[in-house]
Order: sequence, then structure tokens, then C-alpha cells
Amino acid sequence: MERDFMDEKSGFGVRKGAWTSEEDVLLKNCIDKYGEGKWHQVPFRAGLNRCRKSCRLRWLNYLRPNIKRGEFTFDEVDLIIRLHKLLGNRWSLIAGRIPGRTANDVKNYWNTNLRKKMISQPRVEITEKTKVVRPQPRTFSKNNLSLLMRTPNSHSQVEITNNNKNKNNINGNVPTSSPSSLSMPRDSSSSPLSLSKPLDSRDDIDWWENLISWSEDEPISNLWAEEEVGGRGNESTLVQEDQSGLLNNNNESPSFDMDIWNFLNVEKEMVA
DNA sequence: AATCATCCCAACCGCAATAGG
DNA sequence: ACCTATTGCGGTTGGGATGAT
Repeated sequence: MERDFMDEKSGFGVRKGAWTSEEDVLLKNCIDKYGEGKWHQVPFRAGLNRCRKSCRLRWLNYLRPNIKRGEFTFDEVDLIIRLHKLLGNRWSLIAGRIPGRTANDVKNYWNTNLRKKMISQPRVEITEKTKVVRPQPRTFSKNNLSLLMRTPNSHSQVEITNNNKNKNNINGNVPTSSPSSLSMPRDSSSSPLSLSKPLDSRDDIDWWENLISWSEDEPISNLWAEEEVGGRGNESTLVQEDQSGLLNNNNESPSFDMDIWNFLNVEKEMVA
């Protein structure tokens, strides 16, 4: 695809369509020399017959150093799903959380790979009863509600329990009866999650569904989580979520709630 | 082998936000 | 306070690649 058109403002004819390697070199040399920014000056400085928008996009999405190519990893996909639930189509914000990926990459991946899947897998219907949803203890303690998460390399043991029946109750909307604990064996990324006892009541199912969903009007700030990272020797870290509700350690995958979601659907089938 | 359908992704477009005069 | 230029973002498009018939 190679077209020429008249720039709407300057009336100057500029090239459109796919970039050539020669153009890439010119643009890269220009950025190397003058740095990013001042995009309106870039076409002139680089000697490119391209509009400023085209130059900027080419740099951001293709030429910029450290751009990651190739397939998205499990953890990247997991993070995208989680972030999209939090942020919606805020692609630049989502991409900002995934090192090496551009907003365009994330958007394209979502539109081509995830959108259909997410639509075909509806989540809990939001009703007055289920409106709360995301566990929001004001304080977390290792001794009551623990929410341990898988890490990309260690697949540390996961355990979610609700021993916290009476205090820190999630706005009183989550059933206080504790269903069971859920765990994923150490060193096993593909092994199924397991429950310490089978789901045997509607309350149990409600409890888990509430745990992994959240209210759209619930502020995400104030969310805290404690993570004890296992599988890395004796290392133990405490990770605090930041304002976007994400673990602030970029190397840690913060979510496996889709796993729980899928797991729950199977469990529900069995209960039914 | 030829044709058609679908997928994927780079690039474009329009618009809102921001900066600067 | 207003206007204009610039930037950045998200939605959309176009065409090459790939798969199905």
C-alpha cells in the first residue's frame, strides 16, 4: 500500500502507507540525534516526507528500543485480562504495565484473540446481591484472609482461605461462611486448582464468585494484598498493591482469577 | 492450482486534552 | 480568558498472510 496525499494543513504532499527500511533509518537517526518529542519538527529534521503523526507512531510502535516482539506469554495475557477488567479499553495504560509491549500491540491482541473469548464467557451477573464483589478487607493479615498468588517462574503455592468470618467482612455482602481453601500445588503451572473440600452449597459458590469479581463503582485504591512468595528458596516478600490495584513488582503476575473462574465453572457443573 | 474467507497487524483518522502564546 | 498548535489516545481500516474449499 503506497499512496500520496496532500497534507490537510500544509498542503504538502506526504507519503502514506508502509515504511521502507530507508525511512526507518532516517527516523531512527533523527531520534538518536534530537531525542523523542517535538514531533512536528521530526519530518523536516529527518528529511522524511511523512506527517508528524506517522513518524511518531512508527517510532513508538516499531522503532523504539526494547520493544518486545513475538507471542504474548501466559502471564502477559493474564495481566491484560486483569487490567482490561480494571481499566477497560485504556490501551496505553495497560501497555504501560507490560514491559516491551505497545498500546497498539495490546489492542490488536485483545481484538483478535481475547475479545471473542471474553464475550463468550460471561461472568457473574451483576445484581444488587452480588454487587460487591471484589474482596476489600480494610486490612489483610497473614493469619486471616490470605490471598497468595502465582508467580511466573516459581508457581508458588496458592492458597485462598476465608478464616475471617466476622471481621473485615467485605461490606457485609459476602457470605461469611467459609467454604474451603483453594490451593495450587507448587511447581505446577498446568495442574488444576483444588479445594480442600468440595463445594456443597450455594453459599460456597457465592463466596468464591464474590471473591473474584468486583463492583464497577468500587474504588480500587485502598486495595491491599499480601503475597508470600514461595518456591524461591526461603525468600518471602510482601507486595503492596498500588493505586491501580496491581502488584507493584513488574516481574510478578498478579492474577490467576481466570483460573479460579474456569475452575469454579467446573465445580458448579458438578454441584448442579 | 485457483478462488474465497478469515486472521492479523501496521498504519491511518478523528477527536480530546494539554501546552503555550 | 481565549485561541491555536501540538500531542496522545482509541477506533477503524486496508492489505498481506494463511487456511479452507
